[in-house]
Amino acid sequence: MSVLGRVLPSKRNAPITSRDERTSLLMRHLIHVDLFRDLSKSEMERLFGHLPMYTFPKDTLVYTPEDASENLYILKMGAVDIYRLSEEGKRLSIRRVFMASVFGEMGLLGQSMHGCFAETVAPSLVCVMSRAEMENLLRQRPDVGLRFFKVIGDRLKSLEDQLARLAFSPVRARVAAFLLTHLDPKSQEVRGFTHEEIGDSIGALRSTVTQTLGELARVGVVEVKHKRVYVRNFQELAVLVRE
Amino acid sequence: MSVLGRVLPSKRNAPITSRDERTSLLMRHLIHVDLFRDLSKSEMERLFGHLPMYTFPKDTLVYTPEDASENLYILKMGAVDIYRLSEEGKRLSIRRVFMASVFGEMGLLGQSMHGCFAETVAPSLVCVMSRAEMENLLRQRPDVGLRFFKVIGDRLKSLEDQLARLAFSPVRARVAAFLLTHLDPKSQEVRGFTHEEIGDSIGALRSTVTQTLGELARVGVVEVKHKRVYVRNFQELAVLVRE
DNA sequence: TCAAGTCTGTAGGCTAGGCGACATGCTTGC
DNA sequence: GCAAGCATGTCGCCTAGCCTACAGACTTGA
Repeated sequence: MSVLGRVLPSKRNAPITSRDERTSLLMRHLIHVDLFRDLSKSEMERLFGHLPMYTFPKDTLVYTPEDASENLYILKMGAVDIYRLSEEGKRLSIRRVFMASVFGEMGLLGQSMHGCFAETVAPSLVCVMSRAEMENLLRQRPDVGLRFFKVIGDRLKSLEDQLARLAFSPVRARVAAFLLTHLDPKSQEVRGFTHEEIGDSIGALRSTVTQTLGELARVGVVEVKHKRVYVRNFQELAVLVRE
Repeated sequence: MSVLGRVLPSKRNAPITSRDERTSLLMRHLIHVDLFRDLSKSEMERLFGHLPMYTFPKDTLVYTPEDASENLYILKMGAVDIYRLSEEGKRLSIRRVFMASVFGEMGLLGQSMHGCFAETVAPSLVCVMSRAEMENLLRQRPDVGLRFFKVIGDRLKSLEDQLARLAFSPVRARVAAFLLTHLDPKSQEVRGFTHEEIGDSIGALRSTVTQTLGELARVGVVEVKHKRVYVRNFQELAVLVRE
């Protein structure tokens, strides 16, 4: 837990624990964590009431590969990017975690963080559960375990999809897939990602992403704004994915 | 379960169930399945004694993506390749499962087979457990669940490794990594893979793999024989992986 | 032991996309 | 409202590795 809140070079100062903030209001967030759906409100109170909670500013490391922590992190608010760095420092984003979801499950599975960094991409509120506590919960409540299997199953599926696309599909298809999976159904747009971040997450160069988005825009499939992509032709995009 | 034992085009005939073969000898295989380490012999007898068991010849499909089966397959003997096919029919091997291991866990996790084929690469003996049975076991024995988490954790780690290498590393490094992870420590060799299979599993063309192995051989790092690669310089190979 | 089938070696053309470089456009904090 | 700092657009070069194609080597079954 030593690196909790480690600050990135040239970033603002570290977060602070806020144990007193643990009000029913914050508790309410847990209700939306699918993993704990089977638990009653009072059970949650009992299980999570005492857990340490941390607030992190944007662009702060929550854990690093060196971090041997075996924790489960429950993201109550904000967003976190899980990524690896190559030898030469290139980034590969494995996934982005949003509120009411968990991360760091690898620690729980006895895998350490196996090369992954977790970094906030927005101010975040994180609850930390130790491996021992989680194991305990899983022993008492196997139904929570079954939900957990579902969560990890999703990760597996998503990873296999990414792997297959990286192996088979050209950048254009990978960009299309990225847009579809990160599309906000209400606003019909993809927000919060720079071209560089898209590139990091599909294994492509920033300039190539810009180029590709430009092409898609020229064909009328999308409209590109600053840090924002509006999807105009859902159908065609779905076709491009299969390329 | 309808496709169990579906035969590949131009392959030998389908496998047959052999319910009577369920002797203590075959039961003995289960002891080596790490997943069930916590179960006593008598518990295994009770839990698995009645499970259907199938023998498959080489090159036979155990399941396909269309197969909606939600089973856990316990590989008692033989070897199975788990792979996907791209739109154009190119193969990507996700992993190879050997005896005393399980596959098809995605079905259990409620993911269907999400695009994966499972095909024997050697005559195999497979035991099938339904999702309901496995769920039941997990509810009764949370410790088995914890072992299962470990198994799935390994899958996650391996997939992330593969993803990162595919994104960052050139073919040479991926070949090196493949050799190291499939190296038989005793014989110092990698057996049972054609160059094509290696290519399918690292996302490269067969001829490129041959070419690369040739280079490695020229430098004295490996020695290439028919369907067999002897590793001569373990050290150097480990260095090449990090490229 | 031979023949068919599979696996391996090798070579040339070709292109997606990496890489670097620079210019312009947002946007945010002071 | 300005300036610094990101984010985006665009260009040209260049190489890894795809693709095709063919020839030689090994292995296996009849």
